[in-house]
Amino acid sequence: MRETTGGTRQRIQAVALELFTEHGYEKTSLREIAERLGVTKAALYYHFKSKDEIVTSLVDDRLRRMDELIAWAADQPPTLATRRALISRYADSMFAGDLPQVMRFFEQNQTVLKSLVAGQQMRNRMMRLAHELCRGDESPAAQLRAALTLFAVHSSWFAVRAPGITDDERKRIALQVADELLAKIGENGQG
Amino acid sequence: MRETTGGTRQRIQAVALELFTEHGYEKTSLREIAERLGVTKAALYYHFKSKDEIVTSLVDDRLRRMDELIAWAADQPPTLATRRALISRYADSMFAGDLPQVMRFFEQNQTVLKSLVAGQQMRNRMMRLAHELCRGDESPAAQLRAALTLFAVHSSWFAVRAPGITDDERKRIALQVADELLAKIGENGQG
DNA sequence: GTCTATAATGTGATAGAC
DNA sequence: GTCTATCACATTATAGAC
Repeated sequence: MRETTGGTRQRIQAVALELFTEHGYEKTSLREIAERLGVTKAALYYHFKSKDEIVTSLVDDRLRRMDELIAWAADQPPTLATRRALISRYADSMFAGDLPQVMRFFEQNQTVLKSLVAGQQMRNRMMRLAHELCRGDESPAAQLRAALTLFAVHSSWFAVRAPGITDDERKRIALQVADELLAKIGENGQG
Repeated sequence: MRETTGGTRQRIQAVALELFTEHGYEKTSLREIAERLGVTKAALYYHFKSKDEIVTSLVDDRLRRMDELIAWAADQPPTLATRRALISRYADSMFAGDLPQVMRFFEQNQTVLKSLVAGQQMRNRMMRLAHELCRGDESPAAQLRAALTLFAVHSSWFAVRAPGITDDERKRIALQVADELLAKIGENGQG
């Protein structure tokens, strides 16, 4: 619709994401990306005006979804049911398409991504999401539990080593553990 | 004892760790480290024979402590009491000296550190530690809970935003949440 | 133990032909 | 839409003076 390219832009994104995730953003050079695609660096610069614009293009769609999610949550009452629905929706969007890999890339390159606008935006959205997850209980323990809930969804991809496990099972387990953590938010007594 | 230097080696380590953590390993140049110390790059090469040897020197002491911890755990019975003692000891060593910063550096630069021996070793120790934390219950949920337990200790440093909170309080909260997660390991019925 | 100087290489990015 | 050629610069690392 908007490009006459035969998917070259998408192929660049796919290869870049793979290399960024595998070797890190800084360590992956444009030459490496171009070589793997069988094109030249100049070809890359036709589609993206800089290296970090590739990251931006990768993250943009994810950012939109997170914004929708945060806006939705802000409109709900701060109850356990809302928190559970929020993490469930988040998991749904995490386990779709290549977004898990985008999140893995983001999580394992946080320091470097601090200097990129796209990285700062992702960071900001994660913090706001965590904030929504413990709305009504700003105690330190609640904040920690909220953060762990998000991490549970992310890490179910690599922390769980089981032969033949399906994506749906990973998601189910992540949500099970997340629900237990969320249930403790709002119980203001500690200990 | 082994160096006649007036702590230059230590000063290099301190500045390198700070910059690696702040900007990332790849993005931090030796020139930058040398400049901040008021010496030249060549001076760095007198103390460390390469850039990644600085990382090695930073991680070595941490690796030793983790090895001790893993060996200790392997000698204990696989009970809840052992798991709790293990995470408590881990937290103690985490909250001492500049080790928290080393762990933060490690966690936020994982992808890049994969290509460094020191990084692979740290990764290996973390996995073994997680394994010890769920020994006797290798179910996916248990694996996830064990990983989250470690992350609870690490993330209590940045996930909890509270004015004037002390290190001891952070540790206490991390262990409280960790204990709850560990208590669910070994209950083989899954809700 | 720290310096100057420099080698050798790789990087992101641009200009302009086709 | 992709190419060749090249720029300007930063990088790790080394050699050798002091």
